[in-house]
Amino acid sequence: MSDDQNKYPYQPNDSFQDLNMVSGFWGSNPTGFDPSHMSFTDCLQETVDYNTLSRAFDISCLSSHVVNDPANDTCNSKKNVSVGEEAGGINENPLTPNSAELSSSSAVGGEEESCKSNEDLQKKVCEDGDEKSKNVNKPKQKGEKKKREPRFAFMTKSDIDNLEDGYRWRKYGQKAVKNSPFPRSYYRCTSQKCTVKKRIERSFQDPSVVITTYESQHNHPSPAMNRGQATAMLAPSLQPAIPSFQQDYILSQMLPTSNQNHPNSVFYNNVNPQQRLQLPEYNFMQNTFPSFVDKEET
DNA sequence: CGATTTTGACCAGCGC
DNA sequence: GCGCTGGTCAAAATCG
Repeated sequence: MSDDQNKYPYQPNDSFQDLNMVSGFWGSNPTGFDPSHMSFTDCLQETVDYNTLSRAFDISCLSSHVVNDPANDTCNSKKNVSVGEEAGGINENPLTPNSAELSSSSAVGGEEESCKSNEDLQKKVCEDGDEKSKNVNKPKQKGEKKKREPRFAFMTKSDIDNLEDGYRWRKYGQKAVKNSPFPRSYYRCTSQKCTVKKRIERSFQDPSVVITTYESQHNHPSPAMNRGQATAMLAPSLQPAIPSFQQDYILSQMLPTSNQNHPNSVFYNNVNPQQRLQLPEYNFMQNTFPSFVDKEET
């Protein structure tokens, strides 16, 4: 990899020609999928594979299990790297259950970035007083590197930068990106105590492609109840755990294919039929994607 | 008038 | 140490 490639993951040589949807991990994952050495086309083929996709959305954690995240230990020694380098593998277990416990630990890791010292903390009126006051009680050890929450990134062909995903976001920053004429926007979930962030940028190589990166997981239901109702009606326990764009995937199986007006239809309608066939069918009765669960249990 | 966006400043991490 | 870059803060502006 060249130096530029290390600094910026999306290179002119990467093929977007056939790209309709790409999803993938920044960081290693249990499936062994590692996009760091792959072209985007390869990523597409790999990530549309359902087992990877389902892990990305934490399908296996739809139950309310509370699991301590072993990555909290392994992550402390990780190198703080750019997105492209992260793909080489940092989190041993980047996808953890959606739970209050996770949320709490997430806040410690995520908010360290904004509360850089005790002095700052005393000066600053933090938005999430409860979460950040915890940081005061748990000052960062000397030499301790800040953790980075598990991330999930995907690309979508869309004219709209900020794709509707059912959650409410507040923009808190925008930065010019090296090697790209398009700025990167930073958003934070507006829900109190929710530490989820997302970044949105356009590919400089193909301006029609929007790159969205989610960090951490929501600890609350999507406020878009009108769109979540169909899912909640059939599988209430899914509501808090599944990103609404995945709900949209579920919804896409319920809705007639002729329904082109669904806000996030771009995610699915832009996937070519062959790739779409690789997507699994959701088992509403069991709240699971059977192929994934079966593979896990065997 | 509260919520949200804009935008320049600031800071941490990293490479040289 | 210095410069570069990504990420965040926070005051001001704008929106509904």
